[in-house]
Amino acid sequence: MAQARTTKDPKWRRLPEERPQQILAAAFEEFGEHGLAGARLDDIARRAGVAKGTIYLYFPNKEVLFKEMIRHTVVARLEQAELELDALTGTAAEQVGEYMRRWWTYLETPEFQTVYRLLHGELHRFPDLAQFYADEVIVRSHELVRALITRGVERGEFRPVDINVTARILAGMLITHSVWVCQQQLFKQPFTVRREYLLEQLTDFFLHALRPTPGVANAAAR
Amino acid sequence: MAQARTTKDPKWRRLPEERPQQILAAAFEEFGEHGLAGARLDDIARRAGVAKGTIYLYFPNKEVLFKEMIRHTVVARLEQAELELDALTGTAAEQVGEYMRRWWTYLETPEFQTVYRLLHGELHRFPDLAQFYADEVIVRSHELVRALITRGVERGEFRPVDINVTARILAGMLITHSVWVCQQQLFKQPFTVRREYLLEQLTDFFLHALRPTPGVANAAAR
Amino acid sequence: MAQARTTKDPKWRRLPEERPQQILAAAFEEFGEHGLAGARLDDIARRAGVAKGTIYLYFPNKEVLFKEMIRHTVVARLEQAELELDALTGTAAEQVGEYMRRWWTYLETPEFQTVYRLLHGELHRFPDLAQFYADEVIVRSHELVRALITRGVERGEFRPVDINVTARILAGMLITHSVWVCQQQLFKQPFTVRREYLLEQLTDFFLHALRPTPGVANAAAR
Amino acid sequence: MAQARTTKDPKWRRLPEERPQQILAAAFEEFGEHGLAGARLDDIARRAGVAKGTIYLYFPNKEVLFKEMIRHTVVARLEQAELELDALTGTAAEQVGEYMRRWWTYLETPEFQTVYRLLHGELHRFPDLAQFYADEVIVRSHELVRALITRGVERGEFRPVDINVTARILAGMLITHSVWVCQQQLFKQPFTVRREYLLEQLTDFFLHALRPTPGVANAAAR
DNA sequence: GATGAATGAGTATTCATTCAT
DNA sequence: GATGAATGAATACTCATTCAT
Repeated sequence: MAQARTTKDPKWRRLPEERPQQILAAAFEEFGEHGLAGARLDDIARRAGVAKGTIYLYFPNKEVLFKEMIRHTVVARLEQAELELDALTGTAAEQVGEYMRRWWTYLETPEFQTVYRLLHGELHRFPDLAQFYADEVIVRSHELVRALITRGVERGEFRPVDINVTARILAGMLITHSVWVCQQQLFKQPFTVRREYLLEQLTDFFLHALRPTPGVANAAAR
Repeated sequence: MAQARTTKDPKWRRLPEERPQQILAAAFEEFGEHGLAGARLDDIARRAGVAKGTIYLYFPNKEVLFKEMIRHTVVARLEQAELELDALTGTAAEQVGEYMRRWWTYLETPEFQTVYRLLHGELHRFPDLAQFYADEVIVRSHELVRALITRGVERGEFRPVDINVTARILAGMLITHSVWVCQQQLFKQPFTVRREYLLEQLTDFFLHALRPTPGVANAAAR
Repeated sequence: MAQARTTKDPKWRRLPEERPQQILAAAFEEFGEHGLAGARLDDIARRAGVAKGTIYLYFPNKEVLFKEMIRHTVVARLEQAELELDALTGTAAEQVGEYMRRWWTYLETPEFQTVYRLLHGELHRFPDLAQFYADEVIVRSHELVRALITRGVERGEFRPVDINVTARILAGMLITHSVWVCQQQLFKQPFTVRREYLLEQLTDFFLHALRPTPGVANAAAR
Repeated sequence: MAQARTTKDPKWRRLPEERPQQILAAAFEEFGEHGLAGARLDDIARRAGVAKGTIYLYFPNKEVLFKEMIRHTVVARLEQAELELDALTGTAAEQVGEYMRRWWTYLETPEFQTVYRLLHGELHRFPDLAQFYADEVIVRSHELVRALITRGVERGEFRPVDINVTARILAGMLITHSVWVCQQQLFKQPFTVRREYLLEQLTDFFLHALRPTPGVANAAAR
């Protein structure tokens, strides 16, 4: 994540641009563990291996550090994720299956889980963060899903549905269940399910819901 | 929690048992607005119309007050909710539709929305709260949904599915989308949907996914 | 300590004059255990078996309660002690021995030990208490000792000494060592001595110090 | 406690190690005046000329500050005291006289008076402090006195006595009377004595008690 | 740039005291 | 008299933020 660059100066110097990265990484861990209010800058500094004051050279205060950490984490992941999502092939159903598998992999990462938890906990106090998240994460992936479903409907593979709502449903399904799976230590007992099995079932469920209704001509989706 | 004590005196006196209620209500508001760490006992006391010290007559500390507030809110709602859910009639599909409509109504309340947000924000720090929530809310409603789907499958209305997974899907769908609808001020733009329309679409989606597969004999589920 | 008196009223009533006694006794225990600042009126009330407010019917505030408790404890003991000290017989040395034995017995009581500790801890904040203690305890016992030693000197049993200083020495010796013996759990190791043996040694030491100097005529003490 | 750290920089900077000293000195004053519970950290900070939070950079809480203050005061004094006590010459009686004079000087200091008061007031709540005091102060000085008396008995200057008890008596005598002299403003009236005169009398009394009994051969003490 | 000692506003918690019943 | 619920001033302790070095 922190990229080493060679300087002309023969004397080795800690590269300035490493600092923010270290701090953001430490902030991710501490905020993730203790929340916005509960995390202490002292701990973040110690974890980042810098002095407390150094944080203030890069971030004006704790709140901004929090927001930047969210942004940074989200953006880093998104860049990686989009690269992986470009070339989907096969039938619409196969593409949906592949899409779900890939997003599921992302959703399972601690990065996503933590960001999701923090975001929903603090969101209503930071409308700008919410907007950022909506724009960068939700809209983007929404677009992708819309395209996928639209193609399936056009090809007659899927019954005509409300694209927007269906995209929401798909996203919601993936997010909710990945969160639940990752919290298995919390939601125990009758809910323990293997992740692979659950994903398979979710895919099956989703595709079943999109099966064309027998005997109904497939008109273009609204 | 607040135990009604018999007063020998017929004259009215400020009932001790209304204090905890006032405090819990105020705590709900303040914790809901500022989170566990962000809420100030001063504000809770002021909002409850009592002195700061009074809180400590009923709750040993902030953390316990938080937990009790969650419990109280959840329990109060559950009692009300279960009464409303008893007599469902009609086809399995109609029962599912009715069930979804009723839970949706509950899920839209500020009580649920706030509890859900707080719970997911602080859960990993309070395993006992998580367990309580799992036992009281999740298991209970899970049972109800299981019964509903099982009946539908037995009657041949629904295709055979994994009951546990399907119950999870239904719960997840309702919760996620009700949360998203309630955060419309946050997740704006392409996602604004009328709640009634969304619920109708969700129900439709869910029932479609359960349609028997044409030409496949309906064996008993799992 | 609390004396039951029969009332003409056939209905039994908790005698009002019991209250202060109960409270003072409870105060003794709590102050003794936690000090003036550390003791809580809540605990004193609970131990006395009365409500918190009841204390304020008899004592205007915590500080006064503390002082009254000291006074009460000291006075109660003094009355008892003086009765026991009246008729001493035998040689001056025998009388001194007997006197020391009796005071030693008093000094060993928890009442004295506690009062002494509290008194020295808080004394410089309560000059009036100090004065009370000086007048009631120190002066009184000082007089007694003075009389004892004076008689011994007059009879030629003791060498002429400064009566005041010698009385101080006797009192100091008894007090210090009884306190130390009672704190054996604190000052351990090379200092553990059986109380009887120590008292015997102290008496021996004191009487040795008063032996007439050989070949010196015994003039009247200053 | 405060560890001297080497500063590479020759320029003067506010030495970190003077902070604890300032705080301990202020703590001594405030605790001495108001006791452990009564002293306020605010006042200690103000008196030390530092901010409230600074105290917590060096001491984790009030109780530890109290204990450290006692330790620091005692240790500082002991180091000074032991230097002064090394070379005693002359007869055993002269040595005892000199020893008493020197300890008396120490016992009169506010440092000792305050520590003694606090210690006896709070001791039963801090067994570790009691042990520290017993080890560092009592055992040390006890050893010295034992040596003094043993020598006197061996030389035949003193009658054979129980060394341990006699050492206790000497220590007790000095402590008690020095405390009483220093509280003359409290124990007034018949007890006002000049300190020099009292010390002289105490010495005389002690040496008289150790005079060999006429006609009794001086066997070795226990 | 980097440090970390110092700051002091902010907050949870306690507890002596009051007073309606 | 007696109660004990309610009060709110007082105080230990925390931690984001600053700034001299």
